[in-house]
Amino acid sequence: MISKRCKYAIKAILYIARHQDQKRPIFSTEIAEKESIPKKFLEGILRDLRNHSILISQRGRNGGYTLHRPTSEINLIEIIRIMDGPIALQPCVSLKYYAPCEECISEKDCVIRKVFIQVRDTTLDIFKNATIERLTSDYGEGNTAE
Amino acid sequence: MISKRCKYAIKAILYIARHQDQKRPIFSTEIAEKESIPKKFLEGILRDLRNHSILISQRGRNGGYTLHRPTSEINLIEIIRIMDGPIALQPCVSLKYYAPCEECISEKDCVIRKVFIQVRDTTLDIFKNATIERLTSDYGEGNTAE
DNA sequence: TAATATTATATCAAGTTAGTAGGATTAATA
DNA sequence: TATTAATCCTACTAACTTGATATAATATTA
Ligand code: FES
Ligand code: FES
Repeated sequence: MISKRCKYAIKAILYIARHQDQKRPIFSTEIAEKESIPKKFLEGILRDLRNHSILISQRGRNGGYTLHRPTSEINLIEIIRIMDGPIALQPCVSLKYYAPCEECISEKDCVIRKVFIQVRDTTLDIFKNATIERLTSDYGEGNTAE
Repeated sequence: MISKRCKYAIKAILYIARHQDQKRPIFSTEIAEKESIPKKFLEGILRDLRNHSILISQRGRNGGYTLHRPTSEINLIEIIRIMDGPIALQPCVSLKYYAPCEECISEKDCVIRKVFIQVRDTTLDIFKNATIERLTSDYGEGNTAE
């Protein structure tokens, strides 16, 4: 399961993306209220996203948050990895957080590893295409034809 | 990530499957030693699998565990669901453990839900084909052609 | 300089995970 | 029938994770 922290992050980024045309930073207070996210909890999340170059923060009076990159260059893979860590279901098949499986003797002979590699690849493929741009464009609504 | 409990379950079932030709129940002690699983911890897992009709247990002196069904009728979906619960990454897209998303107002208008449905479907498809029969048959080794 | 925003650190309750302990129950066999 | 050897059951624990809250410091600007 995706954590609430991660889901809040996605919703916050989507909110900022939808309101970035206003050419001003968005307050954490505004996001917290509109998206029903506990304010202090959200602040930590936004700081984390800034530390990973997803957001830019502006301190002081008229401060707030803006996107660090175009919406087409932020996807769900990156957000999930920042907030929840590995997407893979086994340590040994994680690309960004690899660790050997303690319970398995040999990766080469492991019969279940192949299955988890398949799951990882299809999952990453879907999340890679899920950019903030596509998520906000309503493009996915129904099929293209008909 | 898949829990250790779940991984132990998979390994235990695979072990029983590989040794079931001996026409005798397999002891938990044997599985624990050969697969390096803490014995008492394993006992709880095996009991759980029995309660969910994956294994049959025989009590008393020459007791032990056997598979409740042919290996072709046990797949990773079922095992993971028993041990770890939902496979889906959001409550609202889980088939067996559905719950509404607290953070989302409307499932219909939720832009990220569609993505998680895709992930769920491809993941379930892969795990459904990962039966104990196929995992033990070395069939997945390399490609069929070439 | 006052107001308002982010930043930072510490803390906390509840839940989950991975295991351990100790014994009760059941069944074969000597 | 007593012993042995297996599963079964309940309770407990330490460490970690999750979802938050509290308090105060720092930066910007009107
Ligand atoms: S080596 Fe990672 S699942 Fe076996
Ligand atoms: S309704 Fe479940 S992800 Fe939005």
